[in-house]
Parts: sequence; structure tokens; C-alpha cells
Amino acid sequence: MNIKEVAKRARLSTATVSRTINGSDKVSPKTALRVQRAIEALNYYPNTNARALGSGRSRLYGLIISDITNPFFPELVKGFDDVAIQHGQEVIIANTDYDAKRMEICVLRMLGRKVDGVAIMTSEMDAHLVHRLKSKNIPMVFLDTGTPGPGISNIKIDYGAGVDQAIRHLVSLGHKNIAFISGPMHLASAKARYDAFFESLKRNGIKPNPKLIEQGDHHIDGGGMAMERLLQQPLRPTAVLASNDLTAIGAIGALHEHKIRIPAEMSVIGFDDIHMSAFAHPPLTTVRLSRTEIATRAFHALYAALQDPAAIGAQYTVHPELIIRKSTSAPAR
Amino acid sequence: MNIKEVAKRARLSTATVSRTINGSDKVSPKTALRVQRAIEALNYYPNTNARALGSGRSRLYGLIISDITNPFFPELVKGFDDVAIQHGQEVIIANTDYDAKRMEICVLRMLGRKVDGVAIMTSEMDAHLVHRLKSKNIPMVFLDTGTPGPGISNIKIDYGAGVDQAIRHLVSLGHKNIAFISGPMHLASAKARYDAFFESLKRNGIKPNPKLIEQGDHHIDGGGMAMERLLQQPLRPTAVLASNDLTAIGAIGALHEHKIRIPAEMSVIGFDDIHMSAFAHPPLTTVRLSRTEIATRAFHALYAALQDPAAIGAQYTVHPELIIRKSTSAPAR
DNA sequence: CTGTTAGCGCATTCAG
DNA sequence: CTGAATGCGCTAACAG
Repeated sequence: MNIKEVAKRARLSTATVSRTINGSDKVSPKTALRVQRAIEALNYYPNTNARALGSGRSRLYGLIISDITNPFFPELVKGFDDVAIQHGQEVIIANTDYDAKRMEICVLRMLGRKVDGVAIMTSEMDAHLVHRLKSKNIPMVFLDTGTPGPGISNIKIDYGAGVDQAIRHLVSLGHKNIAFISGPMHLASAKARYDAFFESLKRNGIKPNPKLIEQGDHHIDGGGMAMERLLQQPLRPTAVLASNDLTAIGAIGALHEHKIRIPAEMSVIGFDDIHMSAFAHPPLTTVRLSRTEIATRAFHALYAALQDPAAIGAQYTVHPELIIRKSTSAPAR
Repeated sequence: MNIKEVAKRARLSTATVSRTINGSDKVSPKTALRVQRAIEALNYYPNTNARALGSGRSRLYGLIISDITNPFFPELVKGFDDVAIQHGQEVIIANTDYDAKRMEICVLRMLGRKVDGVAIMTSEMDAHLVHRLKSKNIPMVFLDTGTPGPGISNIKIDYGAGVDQAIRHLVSLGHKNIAFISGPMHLASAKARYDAFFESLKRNGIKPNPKLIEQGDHHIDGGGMAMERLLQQPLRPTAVLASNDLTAIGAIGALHEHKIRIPAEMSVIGFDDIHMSAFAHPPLTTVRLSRTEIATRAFHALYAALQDPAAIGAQYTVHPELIIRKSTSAPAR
């Protein structure tokens, strides 16, 4: 079953069939209809590999993430996939697992499949791999770690504004001793949040207290353990901001263990707004980072580059939004 | 950069280059080495599309899941992807989102890409789509919903044994009034767990009480709401088995709201053992369904069919395992 | 608007 | 063990 059969059935040339399949406007509506009918009658669908080989375009986009097991990513994947499907494109996902060798395999595969673009949503991206992609003129879009240039876009996250909303919310509630549980500092996104915390504190007239900073690992247990350490401080904070929601959820768990009431005795704020945060106990106040927005912008950055290869990469900014739920309140006096 | 260049560089024919790339044994070690060197010198990697077109085999496997946002699936995806990479194969993921039209698009794409096999991990699979795959002789493997046959394997989950371990654990602890929160009954997996619950109860000499059965939705909130309903019963159960971990976590949340102590006043058991269950409060006792095992078996079923196309589909059974943590104990007297 | 033709890059006969 | 030639299914000029 191939394009020839369809052409034969419709009594047309393969070129015309190909044209109508690709929505060329140089086909009369009547012949297009004839083609459609033949396609349906024969249950035909084109061979993607041959298509890519012939045209040089694969209609395939690569999405590189570091850990699909982290709830932040599936939502991102879903968003990206959704938009891609809407545009008749496909996506191939690569899970690097924070492993350099695996990352290389992933990139090589994408190169081999002639992807039309790749979205790099992990900060641990080897420079030489990026270079390799660039040398093949494959459009790229980075999440917060790229430098816009020819064919390279970047989606910037305004961590400063996001963290600032959280801190202002806490300050307006009357909090002064605000702790922070960071992520692993070798991750660019964790570092950015960490820095934003300090700046926001200063901006709000609060002197950062190093004893109120603990490091987590962006997972539940790291958050719990960091909270434990925080509780051993002589000066107990009245509020804690976590670098991501998983960390906050872990912290909440530790607080429950110690029978510390939330938010009465301790306010907790997360970052990301993953789905389950709304179902935490109490429902978590957090700074939402819209995965849908990130995914949509990423796809469009790539798709636009495809339409106009000369287009220079753009820089987008996504603004986080504070979602106030039940884990924050004025401190008990 | 293509195979010709490599051939030229190595002063060999493209056929020989192709052979060594594909690990043919009809190439002398010396010439193979020459090819290797040329490949490295030129930074060559084969064009996957051309490869698939020429050989008819794509080295690509399809994985169909219903909702990547459900924590059960990312772990499955990761497992499948890991094994595939180990075997030098690629995987393309399709997220059907419980939507029939989208499912059709996904299958058509896989067909178009000439996948070497597809793993169907969702129960809502259209019969005509399965038929279409079958007519193209594409090996398939189902998760608990397939009938083994030529090129079709099935991975059976012994829900009966899994649920039975949970019930026996509860019974041995002294529980008699055991509630069950089911999943959405239109899902085959939810139905299977539901049925297993009844059978296990009988097997353990307990008469099922319809008032102690509530329906959830396999999400956190559904579990919470179902638990609320259960608590309004005049006869309060001393233990509850949830159809999956998310449901159990929701139930735990509802119990906390009511200040009901777990496990002293209510034991809770989940099903699946998703990663976060170990970090619930208290850590959830649950029936582990190894995603790694499912994924590995699924991949191998497909991969084996590829090696020997005449191989008849096999049936595998994966046995769940009770993981006892802190959410279960003897009932308070 | 439609048909003819020549590759795309590789795997695979078939010779040697 | 190696090379030359053919075709996979489709798209993209180029004609008409």
C-alpha cells in the first residue's frame, strides 16, 4: 500500500496525490476530492520515513528533559505534545536521567531522525552537543539556560518576580523570620531560585539569616530532612519558602511529624504548582509556573523557525503567579 | 555527510560500510576498523529515516499510555525507555488522554513510522485499531487486556494475589470491617481490582458489606471524597483498601481532616506503590506493582517477536508484592 | 492545474 | 569477504 496505488486508483499521478496530501493549493478541489476518496477506500497513510527522506523535513520535534519521574515534567511533556499534535507534528521525548552519556545518545538519535527542532528543558546540556545541533542548523529552544541567537530561542522564567510575590505575601501577613529550603545548587533553576530569595528578602527590608537556609534535593524526602534541620535551629522561623512543591510537601510532612500546625505555627509556600499541591494538607500556597505556557511557547519558537529559517531566535519571558491556598496565614503571636 | 562519504574516506564500498554499521559478521575485522575510523573522523551517524526505508525495520517501538500525568505511567515510560536504549532501540510515546480520536492519530502515526512493535498500556483501545495493527503484522503487547495469539503477547497482572496479600495482612491484624475505594469502573484495571477485593474477602471468610464500597476516580481528590462518604456510614470500617495509591493518599488526607489517627483508628492500604507513597504520612502500606518488571517484559515480548516473527505471543504474569509500611496496624479496640 | 523524472540515504540482492 | 546495482516511498523541480 503506497502512494502509487492511490494514484492508480484515482487515475492521477503520484505527484498530484502527494500534493493534495500536503495541502498544496495547486490542486483543483475536484481532483483533491478524488484523491481523498482513493485514500479512504484504500485505507492509505503515508510512510513517514520516506516522506522525511524525500523532503528533508521530518515533522518531528525533540524534547529533552532530565527526569520524567519528576511531576514537573510530565505536565510539560503533555503540554508540548498537545500543541504539536494540534499542528500535525510529532514529538520524540528524551529522558537524560542526568546522565551525560545518555544525553549524547539522545541527541545523536534526534540528529539521525532529522528532527525539525529540539526543546532543551534540562540545564545539564553539554556544550558540544549544542554545538553539534547548531552546526546542523537545527532550531533550538532552551528553558532558561540559553542565549538567543540565530535559530536559538530562550524561554526565560522570571524567578525574581515569582519569589518576590511569595515573599511579599508572607511579609504582608506579618512574617519576618522566613526560611528557605533550596534545591540542589548545581541545578541552574535551583540556583536562580536561591538567588531570587536573597534579593527579594533585601528588597523587602529583611536581613537574610544564613541559619534559616537549608538545602534540599527537589524531592519530597530532601524537603522533609531540610525541614527537620530547620526545626533544630534555636530561632524557629514562622514561614518557609521551598524551592519547589515537592520540597514543600516534604516539609509539610516533617511539620506534621512534629505536630506543628500549618499555617498557624508555620506557613509554607512552594514553587511550581504541580497538580498534587492542591491536594496537600493543607492545600499548598505556591508560585505557579505554567507548564502549558512554557510548552506552548517552546513549541512555537521551534515551529516559527521552521517556517522562516532566517528568523533569529527570540527571548520569551514567562511570569510565575502566586496561588494562595491554605498553607499560609499570619504567624501566631 | 552520508554513507558515501564514509565509504570514500575508507576506500570501500557503501555496502561494506553499511554492513559494518549493522554488525554483519561478513566483514573482516581489519576493514571494519577502517570503517570505524572513517566514521569517527567524519563524525558520521546514519540517517534513521533512510535506514528504515531501506530495510523495512525502524528500530522504533510505540508505547501507548492513557495519561502521562498519572504518576504510574512516567515510571513505566522510564522503564520501557531504559530497556529500549540498552538494546539500541528507540521509543515513541503516545498519550491518548482517554480520547478516541487522539488514540487513532497516535496509532496512525506509529503505522506511518513503521514501528517494529507497540506496547498498549491502556485499556481503552479501539478494536479496529488493534485490528489495523494486526493486519500489518506489527507485534503487540497488552497490559492485562490482550489475548495472546500470533504476534500478540499479554502481560497479566495477578490482581487476585495482590489484593489477597493486602486482605490477609489486614485480617491477620484483626480487621473485620474492611472498606474498599474503587477506581472508575469503566477501566478494566479498576474493575479487576474491585472483583479481586470481593473474592479475597470471601476467601478470608468475610461477608462483603456493600455499604463499605465507595467509588473513587484513581486520583487524589476522588479518594478523599470517597473516604468522606465512608466516614458518614453508621458502621465505620477499621481499615480501607484503595484501588490505587493516589486514591489512598486522598483517603489519608480526608482522615487527617477528621483527626482520625492512622493507623490506630484506621488502617489504609494502597495499590501500585508509586514513588511518593513512601513519603506519605504515615508512609503507605501498599501492594507494589513493579513498573520496571512490566516495562521490561513488555519490551522483550516485542523485541523477541522481531527476532522471530513466527513466534507466537506469550502470556506473562507479574505478581504484585505487599509492602508493609506504617499505615496499617491492628485496629484499636 | 497536472504529469514526468530524478534523487533523498541506506540496505540488500547478486556477482565476484 | 567485498563491490556494483537496484529499489524502498515520497517530494520536488521541471515541463507541459
